Amino acid sequence: MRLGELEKLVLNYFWEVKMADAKQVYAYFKRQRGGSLNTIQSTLDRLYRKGLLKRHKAGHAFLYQAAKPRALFIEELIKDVTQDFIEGDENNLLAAFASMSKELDEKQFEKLEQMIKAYRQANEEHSS
Amino acid sequence: MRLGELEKLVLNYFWEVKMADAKQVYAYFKRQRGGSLNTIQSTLDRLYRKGLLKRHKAGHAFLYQAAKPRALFIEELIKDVTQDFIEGDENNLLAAFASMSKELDEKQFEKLEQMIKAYRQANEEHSS
DNA sequence: ACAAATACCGATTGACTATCGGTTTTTTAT
DNA sequence: ATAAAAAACCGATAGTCAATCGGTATTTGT
Repeated sequence: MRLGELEKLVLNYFWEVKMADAKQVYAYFKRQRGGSLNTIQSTLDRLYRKGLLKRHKAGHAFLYQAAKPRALFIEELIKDVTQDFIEGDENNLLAAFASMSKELDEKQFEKLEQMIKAYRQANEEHSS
Repeated sequence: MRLGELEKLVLNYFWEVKMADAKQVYAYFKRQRGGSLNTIQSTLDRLYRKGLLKRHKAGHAFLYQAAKPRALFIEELIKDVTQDFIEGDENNLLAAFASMSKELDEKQFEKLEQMIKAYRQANEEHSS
């Protein structure tokens, strides 16, 4: 799934501003990049059709909002872009992680270990 | 950086087959998807210009090879696709981890912890 | 120097984002 | 209920980029 520049900006906007109609989005982007209301509208519609925004009629206008939390979106994005290069075993994912870890510092390692702990507990399968 | 279907296939090919010229690549893809030698050549050239393949003249033809190991490439891919949605630095990696952790099992968690341990030791700064 | 192999150039097609004018539909106020 | 206003919807255009391949220019080995 390809995302254009404006689409990315608008998505980020909706993780800040939980809910807005086209006019509000337009008001926000008008100063920082110009463009017309129609451009915003068609971008909102495109994001809606891609399943990245939800919407419902409220009064005259559609009210849009992010369809999924940012973290989930990023997760799917990573999976999407990655899947063509990872066959079967997830060890490659681990390898990818390993090569990222060059930039981690001690504090981040600790955070990571805590995450591992948290995931373990969440998925714990008790046999007792 | 956008990658087309054929480009992805060819990249994967070069992580299997360390080195090949256009003709060899063409021979490989001819059965599995048809197309002409020229198509392969221009794809190789595009990947070369994108910095994803290296090449050098050997006899009459260019010999191509992957410019970076797969894990590094995947890492950069993730960073690239992710950066427009992540402000600040550290959250980046944590988000990447979060995206993976759902598919990891206990065995892989252990592997991951070992990796962390290994990196810690490798980068240990002794003050004594 | 010549012939074959290969690289290089250019054109075309197809997808898709950004952009916006114009028309239709919906809503609200009178 | 009707008119005016607001918004959605439609369609067209431009720009980018991958895929494709024919044709031409180079390069190389004999």
